[in-house]
Amino acid sequence: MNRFLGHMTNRIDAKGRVSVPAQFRLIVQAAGHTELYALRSLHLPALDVGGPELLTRFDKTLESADPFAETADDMSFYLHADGSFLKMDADGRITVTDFLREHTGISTDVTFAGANTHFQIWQPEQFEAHRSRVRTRLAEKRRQETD
Amino acid sequence: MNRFLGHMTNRIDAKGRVSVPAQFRLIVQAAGHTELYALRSLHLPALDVGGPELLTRFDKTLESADPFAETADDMSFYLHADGSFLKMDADGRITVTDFLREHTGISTDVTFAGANTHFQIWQPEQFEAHRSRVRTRLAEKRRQETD
DNA sequence: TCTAATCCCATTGACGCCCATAGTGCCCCA
DNA sequence: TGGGGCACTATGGGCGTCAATGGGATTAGA
Repeated sequence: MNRFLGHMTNRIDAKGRVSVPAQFRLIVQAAGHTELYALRSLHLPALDVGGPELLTRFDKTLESADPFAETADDMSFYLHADGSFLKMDADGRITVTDFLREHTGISTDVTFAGANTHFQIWQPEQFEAHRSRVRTRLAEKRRQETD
Repeated sequence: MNRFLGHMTNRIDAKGRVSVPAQFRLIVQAAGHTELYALRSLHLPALDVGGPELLTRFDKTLESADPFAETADDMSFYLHADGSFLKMDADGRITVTDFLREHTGISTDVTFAGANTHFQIWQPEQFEAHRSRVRTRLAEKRRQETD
């Protein structure tokens, strides 16, 4: 199964490293990568992460999708300046840099959340909060529709 | 027979495993799958479960939705981050993870309930309670209509 | 030279894979 | 028609493998 799915929380060790869940790691490695590309989400305190090909994919998505994007330069700046590569070591761990911590609020634990074609990195409580907000919104919407 | 029908309760063993009812298992295996896709129901303390094609089906409806709507993001998050694959072992058992327990309240026994195109996983007492609530509601409705 | 990143190895606990057994229903044959 | 045996399900458990984590040693960079 080659989709990023489900979520799990791992601990950051004394050296600031955290294991990428094997499930997710395998998908990236199967594509022949040992690096991850991480991008700060625009709307959420989370990072969108995937293999390096994610960069080009996001490039395309933004071009075609966002009617308010001002220029190609802006998009390129966003993708490159607000993104970062994360090297995985031999054991499949990444070091949690300030780049990650600042945007997410991560301190001691990291939640990895699947998003089909890529995955996200969250501070566990933030993830939980977002999860329940999403559930509430969807339940509400459903209730309106069935009325 | 390719519909999920009826309900039955199985015990969780010391290693946290539970047999998926053969009836249900056969349907999934006939479609060539050894994995299940589970999703936490929005309005019930139960999980909706089916073969991986269940996710594919949901994904398709997502694709056709408006990509700018917040609902699309919410749905994607709900389907992928709040969903999970459950691996069946050679004997057709799944391990009951915290992912299942938290949402359903399952501890020692699991009730599997058919729902036509998929099935549900319940904590037995919750299932029973829900069942009688549904019966009451239906009876009530019928009474109103015949008045 | 000192700090930080990288490589390598150890531990432990969980999970997958395998086989065993008891209970039950079904079929077939006497 | 009734009994024996076959087939299969649910359940229990042994054991090896692997993932997550911790930490020492070595290298690179400031």
